[in-house]
Amino acid sequence: MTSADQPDAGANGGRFHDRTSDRREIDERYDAQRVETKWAERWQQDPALYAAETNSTKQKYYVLEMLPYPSGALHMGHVRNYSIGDALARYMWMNGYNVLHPMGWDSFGLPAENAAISANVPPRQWTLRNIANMKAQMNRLGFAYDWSREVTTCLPEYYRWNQWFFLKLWERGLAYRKKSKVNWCPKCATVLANEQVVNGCCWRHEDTPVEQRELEQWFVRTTKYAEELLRGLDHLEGWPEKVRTMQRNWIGRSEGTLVDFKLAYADEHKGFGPAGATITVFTTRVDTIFGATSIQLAPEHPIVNDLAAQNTDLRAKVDQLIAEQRKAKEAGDIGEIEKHGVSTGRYAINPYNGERIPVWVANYIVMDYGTGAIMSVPAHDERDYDFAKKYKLEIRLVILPVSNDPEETMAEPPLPFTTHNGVLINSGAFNGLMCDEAIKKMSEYAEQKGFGKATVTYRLKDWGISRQRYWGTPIPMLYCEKDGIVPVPEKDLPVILPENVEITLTGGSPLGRVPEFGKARCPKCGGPARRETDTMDTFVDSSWYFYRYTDAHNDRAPFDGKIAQYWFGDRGIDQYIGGVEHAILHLIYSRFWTRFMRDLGMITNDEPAERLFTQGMVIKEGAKMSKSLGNVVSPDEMVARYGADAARMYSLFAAPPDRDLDWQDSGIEGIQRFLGRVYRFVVRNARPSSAARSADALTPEARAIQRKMHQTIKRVSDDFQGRWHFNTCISAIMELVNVLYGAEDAIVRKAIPSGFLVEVQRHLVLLLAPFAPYLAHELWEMLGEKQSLLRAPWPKYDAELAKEEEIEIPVQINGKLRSRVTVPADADEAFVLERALADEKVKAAIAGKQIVKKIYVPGKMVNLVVR
RNA sequence: GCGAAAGUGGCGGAAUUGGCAGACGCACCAGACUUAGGAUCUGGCGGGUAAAACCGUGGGGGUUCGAGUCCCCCCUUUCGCACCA
Repeated sequence: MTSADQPDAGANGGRFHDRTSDRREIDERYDAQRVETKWAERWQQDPALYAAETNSTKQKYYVLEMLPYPSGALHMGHVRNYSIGDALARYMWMNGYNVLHPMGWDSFGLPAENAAISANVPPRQWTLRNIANMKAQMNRLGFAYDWSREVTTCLPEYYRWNQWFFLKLWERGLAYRKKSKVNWCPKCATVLANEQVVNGCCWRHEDTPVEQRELEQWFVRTTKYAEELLRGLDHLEGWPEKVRTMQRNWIGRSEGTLVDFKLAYADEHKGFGPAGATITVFTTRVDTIFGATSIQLAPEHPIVNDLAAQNTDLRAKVDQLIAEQRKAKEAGDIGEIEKHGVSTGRYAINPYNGERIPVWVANYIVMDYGTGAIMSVPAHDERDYDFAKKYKLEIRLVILPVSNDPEETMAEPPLPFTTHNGVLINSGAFNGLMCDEAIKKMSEYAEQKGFGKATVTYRLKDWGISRQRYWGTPIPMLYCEKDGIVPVPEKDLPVILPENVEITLTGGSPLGRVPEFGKARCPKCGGPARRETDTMDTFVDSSWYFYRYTDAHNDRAPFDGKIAQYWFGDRGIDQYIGGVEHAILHLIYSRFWTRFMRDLGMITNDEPAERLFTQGMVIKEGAKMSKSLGNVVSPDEMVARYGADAARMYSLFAAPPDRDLDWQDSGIEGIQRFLGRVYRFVVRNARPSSAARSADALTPEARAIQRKMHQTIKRVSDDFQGRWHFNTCISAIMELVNVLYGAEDAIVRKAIPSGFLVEVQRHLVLLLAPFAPYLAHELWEMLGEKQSLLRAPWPKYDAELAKEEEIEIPVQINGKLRSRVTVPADADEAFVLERALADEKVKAAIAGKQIVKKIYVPGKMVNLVVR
């Protein structure tokens, strides 16, 4: 049971029994609540405690955890995320760095509006209340944030700079307005970016299929940086490979060729409408174009619309295909629907050979990739092959495989034959070329003749940022009847989000129902203008917030470039930590934004963060924590029952931080016990008066502790530098404590010099400080230390002192463990082998056999091979 | 379908470069604490055996004096992408 539930154990300061034995027992019990609230109060009274230094000569270290959405309360995922960052920040402080460790609130977004609808609380009030609550939770958990730099994105002091950036985007042609098909979530009652659509559903409503709507929207030209965003990934060695791969796939670069096919008989049939008579296809395999036996169009292709305009039967069939695609997309299994299509009855001309091939519409062609039109080469593409089989279209072989075996070279391959390792046939002037060479030559040929060119396409699309919602940054644009789209002048920023707005999920943007907001004057002509009533996607807010931390109160610019330069340098945030769920969304937008700001001359780094760490999820009984499953572990409850240190430390101990963590209450009890053990040891052995810390003539018992201590320092330090397996370095500290308990007899008989005992305890506390700051501070004080633990130097590892004097060498016979011999640590091979051969068990095992080979791995093992 | 990660005791996990498999913790068992224990301390704890032998890192092969670790094939789970032309 926790001390919190035992009023007798702490409320009276632990002194209430007369009997000495009992009193000692009670005094040694660690009352986490008492100690933690005491220190939390002290820390609160010193706002400068965790402040980053300005004009520091120290080396900078910027450690950042992704800022939370103020949903109302922290969850265990937050605790884990921030415990990692906090341990790192504290470690870097102790290593003498000028650490920037800020926190803020990603506080625009839909949940605030939902709360307004369901609970009738204004979004601003709801949000600020949640922030206050979560900030209190963070303080109770003891996270070392520099609150003087707190960023709250829903306040005008921040979002005015979103608007400022938007104007800069507009000036540079990186923001534009266009009407297009957009993703619409009916539950959010707003448009979503492509990145916010998951399996055809809304990222916030996983079972709500996204609809397509034709709307006029603001877009940010992220595609301008597509190539750079892709190439930059190659240099992000400090990012998880998984994230880099996901971004590569998302950007989806594909090299190929555009080829124009003209509709045959276009004039006679008057068969072309607004979309023209040219079908441009995109192909990565132009080398197979002599094998193209049909053109396949996406059902939503503009030319299909034209053709269907005169053909009601075709129109009906095409609508059918569109409906199928939509259904499959909503079901999330586009790859699974059966391929089928419908002939348009028209033909197009292959510009390479003048051949007329039929034009079809097929349900496996999507409009939003490439040009929405392909040439179908059944012999050399799996999908085209299936399709051609089904509709009995011609299958024409134009590539023969090449092999090292000359006999095989000219054999007909099984179809479809899709590799590049081949040579062209039936391809006119290009016969005999190898595929890759042919792709190059044939692209050049198309360009010469003016019917095509080599090109690169991307899956990445421009970022649609308009949201038909209230609780977001107003887009600073005006519509004037005379001057058209006019930006709000910089001097008029911010465009303030009005309060007291009626919020509903129907009828378009809530701001559209606020007449005094919508009415404006055109800055050009002074005439009446209408204000944009959509707001920005909240991912705009989080795309640059970490720059604002460096200069959070600047009211003349988003931040001062010189200050940002100090913290970002050329490589960005030193360590960024967050969940992998942002691998695409936030992390691609902020990479874009960083390049945009670089090109504005505000910063010099290309990437926002040099190193990225993605921590695993916190789950319970193998399932994601959720209210519906009733398996949510509340941080407040954990803090109340076990203390903040225990909750934090357990979240680091239970699994390596990059893996999912299965939360077990019994596990955190183990950590609570451990912290109690540490406390008890120091309470029993702290002798603040024993100032002598020189390691004078240590007894063997003391020497053993010293060895273990230095080994522990190494293990903990190495993990901070390298792989961040805090679970193992916490284990190492536990081992050290176990060794100390094992030495209690020696301590009692004074076999451990008291000066050394103090030194050990100091080191133990220092090692614990990044993981359990409350306990560490309490013990630090108990040891009589005056210097702040926060800036106390991290213990130095001494390889000499860590060295074992004797080591145990396993002896294997034919690879099986048979015995062990103890030898001096510096023993040479001959000595170790001699000892091994003299060992009784070894002798018995090799009796009557011949030793064929003796293997000695220095310091590790002996293996004797016998026959 | 493509790509990535993972699979080790009853459980979470350790073994960083091919070198004693199971560190540390949980759970469990036993003992101590002149009473109690949801406190604490000590010890035990992969299977197997009286003790050994022996068997054990998803399965099957291989390389090696030696494989959880390297290679080949297969199975399972999780995640990401997916008619990408």
